[in-house]
Amino acid sequence: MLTERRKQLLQYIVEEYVQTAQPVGSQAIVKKYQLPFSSATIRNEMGALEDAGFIAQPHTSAGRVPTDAGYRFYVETLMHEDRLSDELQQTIRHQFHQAARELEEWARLAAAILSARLQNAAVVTTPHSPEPRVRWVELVGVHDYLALLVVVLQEARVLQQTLQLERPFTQDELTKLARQLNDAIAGKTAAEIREQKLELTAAETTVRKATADLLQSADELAPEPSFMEGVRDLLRQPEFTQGERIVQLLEVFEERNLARAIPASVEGGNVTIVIGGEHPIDEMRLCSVVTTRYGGPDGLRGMLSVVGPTRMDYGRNVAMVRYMSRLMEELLGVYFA
Amino acid sequence: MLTERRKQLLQYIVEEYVQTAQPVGSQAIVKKYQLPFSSATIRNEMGALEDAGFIAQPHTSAGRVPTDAGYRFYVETLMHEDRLSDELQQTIRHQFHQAARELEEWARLAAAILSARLQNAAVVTTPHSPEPRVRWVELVGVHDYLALLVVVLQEARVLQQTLQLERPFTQDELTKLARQLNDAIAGKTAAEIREQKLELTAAETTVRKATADLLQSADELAPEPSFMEGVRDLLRQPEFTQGERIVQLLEVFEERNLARAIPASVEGGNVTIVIGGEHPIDEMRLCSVVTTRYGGPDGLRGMLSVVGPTRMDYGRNVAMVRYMSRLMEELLGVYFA
DNA sequence: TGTTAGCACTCTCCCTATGTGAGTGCTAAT
DNA sequence: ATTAGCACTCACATAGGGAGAGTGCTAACA
Repeated sequence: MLTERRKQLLQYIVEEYVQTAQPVGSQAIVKKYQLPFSSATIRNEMGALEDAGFIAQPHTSAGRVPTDAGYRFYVETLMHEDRLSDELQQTIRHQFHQAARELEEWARLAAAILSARLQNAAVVTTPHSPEPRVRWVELVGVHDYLALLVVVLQEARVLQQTLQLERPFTQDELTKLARQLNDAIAGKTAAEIREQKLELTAAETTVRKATADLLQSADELAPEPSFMEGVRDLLRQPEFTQGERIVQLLEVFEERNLARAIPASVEGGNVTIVIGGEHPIDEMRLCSVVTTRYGGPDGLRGMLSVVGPTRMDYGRNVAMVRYMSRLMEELLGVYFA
Repeated sequence: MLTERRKQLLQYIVEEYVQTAQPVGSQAIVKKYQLPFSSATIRNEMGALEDAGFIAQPHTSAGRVPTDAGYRFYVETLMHEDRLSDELQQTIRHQFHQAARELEEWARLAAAILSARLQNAAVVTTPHSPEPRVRWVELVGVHDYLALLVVVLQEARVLQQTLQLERPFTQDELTKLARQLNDAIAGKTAAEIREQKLELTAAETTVRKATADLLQSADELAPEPSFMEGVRDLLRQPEFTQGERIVQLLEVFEERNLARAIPASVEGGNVTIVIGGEHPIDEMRLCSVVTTRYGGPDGLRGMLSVVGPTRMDYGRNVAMVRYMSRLMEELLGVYFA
């Protein structure tokens, strides 16, 4: 266990390094924080912290830099979460009230605000259910042998897929077909639709199967809309300016591999932090991710996430992410009144 | 007008520089292409090309590099467009036939193929009409005061918007409302809907207006789905490795400012090339864009575009873009049979 | 025992020479 | 018109030499 003084020192080092992006030396600490010890004492203490694995030197005769373990200890025990000023809260609320009353719009706005305020990349997904239920089905003919299957989910999300028909259908036939189907599968999940044993025509069966497939693959093939903002802010950080690193990182973002980089199971209200090497993906070695889920009625869940260098202002990021998630939940409550 | 030899020389310089990314010197040219002249002669000729503004030296005592004007002259008169091997054509066709029969899927695939084959960034939009017509309207209740307006366009595209209601509506009422509206506005454009002078209830008017707005804003607020691939390939090019440049360029891509970077008016079948400083945006100074539009029935138009450094293989890119656009048109013809 | 002053040591960073090589422009001869 | 020859320029790589920041260690001190 660390002595009180060493904890204090670690906190100083983390916060100083977060601010300056420069390795921090013993003298600098003493001067800046007016410590009643000499730099030599601090050096001894630093040595202990280094032995404990919380800080490291980029090279001999350089100051100390927090390790991933150091950041981890910091966020677990040392960090104090910021409090958002009332003005800021008001400003953000205002931005949402000015936006269109759309789930996607809100998610996009949330990503934009997070990224702009924190100078880091942000990813936000619209809320969606793990087991979506059909609200409404419609069939619209494109031409004789091709129809568009439109499925509205209860969560106010619209899926679409084109459907190859076995014989020409008129729009009237399609509408009738959709109406019948609607009666049968409204309110059901993919699994429930599959289980149904009904007497159906060939066409009905085809559409029913397509609907179930579409429902199931909704989250795999065409993932919920997600909005990513401020990747450039992230790449502007000094730790990435070195040529190849920036491209590697971009690869993660472009492939939307972020899913793999963001922890899947975060429980309501909690904010999860993954730091540098803790990521399963090597490309994220230099990044930390702050994530939380937000929820609405009917098991609707969305995600808010901030991606920055490990040298990020954790207190600020956590506070902001937490506030935005509360706000989104609130808005969602109003939306689905 | 340039002499035949100077043209030849310019061609060599462009092609050599495209390959090596190094300024090309007089000796190198003579050796590589076994010219029956000495390097001194070439130097004289290079001097002439430089005076004409087609090539430049990064600094005295370096080889020559093509200027934007040099590339322009090259693509106008010197370039010979590649021919895609039959195998390659087959492979690509095969990839499309394996993909789902969806417009969006095709666009995504086209972007992926372009970017992978050309090692440059690619942007592809799904085909859409400049004046979309309503095919089908549906209203689905989310809760008492909120409904989802779903508009299917004739081009098999689905738009959605939530609608604030003035009083609670049952789903039956909404369905009836949608049916009436359908009869009135099916097949119409935004302008045509606005012109209609009908006797309508308040609710009908609200929905009609919302539909018209949605139709009109479809291309402004929520632009047609577009797929961007391979930004990382672009950023890997040696000309962008220098720190700040990469971020600047990324800014263009992230803001989707590409619209401004890509020429609006390209006529069918033609391939347009915009080179470096010809772009209206300064951040694109080091990039060239090869664009073509492809079209389907009913005035449907989509776009295919490749973005690379000015030092790109124009012959290859043009050939590839042209082939893909022909292929997309062909597929579209089948789709809308 | 914890703290501190002092000191030698280590490295990075920046500046300056200095040489090398690729490439040029010019001139005079062919 | 072409070319050999030559002086010149400039980026780049290499090495040397402070300067400065920071360290670890030792010995003295409260």
